[in-house]
Amino acid sequence: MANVAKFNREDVIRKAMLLFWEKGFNGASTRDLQQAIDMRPGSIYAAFGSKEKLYSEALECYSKEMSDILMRHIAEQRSPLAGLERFFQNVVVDQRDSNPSEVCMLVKTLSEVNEQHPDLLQLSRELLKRTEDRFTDILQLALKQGELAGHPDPRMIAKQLQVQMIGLRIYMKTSGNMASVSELIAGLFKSISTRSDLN
Amino acid sequence: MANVAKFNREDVIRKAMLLFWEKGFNGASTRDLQQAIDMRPGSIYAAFGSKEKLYSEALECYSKEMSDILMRHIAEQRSPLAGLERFFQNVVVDQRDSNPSEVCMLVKTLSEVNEQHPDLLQLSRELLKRTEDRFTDILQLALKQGELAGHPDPRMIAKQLQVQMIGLRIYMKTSGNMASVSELIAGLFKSISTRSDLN
DNA sequence: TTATATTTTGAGCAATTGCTCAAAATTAAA
DNA sequence: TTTAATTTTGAGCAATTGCTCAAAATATAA
Repeated sequence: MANVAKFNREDVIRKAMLLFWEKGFNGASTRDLQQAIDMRPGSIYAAFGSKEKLYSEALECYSKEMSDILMRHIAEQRSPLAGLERFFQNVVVDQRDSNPSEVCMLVKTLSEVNEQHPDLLQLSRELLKRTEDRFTDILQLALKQGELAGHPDPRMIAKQLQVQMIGLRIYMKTSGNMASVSELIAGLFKSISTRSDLN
Repeated sequence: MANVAKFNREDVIRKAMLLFWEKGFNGASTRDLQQAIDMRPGSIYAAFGSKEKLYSEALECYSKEMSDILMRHIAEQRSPLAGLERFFQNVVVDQRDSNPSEVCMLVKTLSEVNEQHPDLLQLSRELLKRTEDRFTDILQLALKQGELAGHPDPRMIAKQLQVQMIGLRIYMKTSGNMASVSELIAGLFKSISTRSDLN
């Protein structure tokens, strides 16, 4: 008898995620939401409790999708570092028009939300931390394969990549200059790689 | 006749800036604003026209203050690059608690605002571009003084610094780890400098 | 002073906000 | 079927939003 709900929960959360990503937490009204996910207020609040809780689920959905994209690139590319670089190019440059916003949704949340919604702050922090940890794992792999130049510390390079990913996406929105940004990404990976044939 | 206004315009704009920086465009209500600048709605709208226009003036105020801080550090330090590094450390790490938000106000605007407020989007883009140009000028100076390692292109390094400044401030808010972020900044400047005694 | 121009005030409007809840519709169990 | 449990609906509430405007207060000019 459990879960006789008519609506597809995952589907609804994803649609909510796309709206929140585009308009932000304050910018997306509950009416916008109702239209986007095609549900009436009563059902929404019965299923999710509050706008904030639905936003939380949307954040996790976003984070999982980004993680899947990262892992797909790692699997498809010939090496961990090449996979990371393709991931950067893909997210920052290629997807720029097809996404609801050029800015990372976790960053948007962190930037918009204050102490009135501590759960959202904490969650976006945690999800960003998870991304950094994933970067670290991949760089550890790259280290083992001798891909990292200099005296490499995977945990420190992961931090650098995190800073770059955040900065590059916003810079992309600022400048709109795809060529420059591609060049910045290429330069970044050249600087941490032993290989000289990158790009 | 002209300008018999009682209130101090600059003072009011600065107070509005601090509020908007903290709460964002949507997050700061007109009542919050009235309280923060101690003016009644009629006066506010007579003097500034709309919430959006006041926000514009607040953005310019923010940008000017940041620019002043940058130039002060350049003047106080022994070299352009040392001044830039002190500016980064100061803004990203030292000021982290005293500011209304850890995130750059221009970035917050760019991240929150959409096409419903095209003027704000364009203005924050322009002000960010101005910062990049200022970085370029300083790096040009550093180049002349032989401070830049490798085959330096000031315009490209300025873009890198812009990306880093944006990313680092948000990363600071994410991690709260001042030591790591300081290390990241030190590493960044070490990588573009010819000197080995940085920090 | 008196008259005129300017500025400030704040009650309050129309629209929008997040959300509730009784009633209707639908489903599952007997 | 009938009955009971569950889900969906949408009118609408109380609070808040950005903003207006006539009236009051204040400043300047004559």
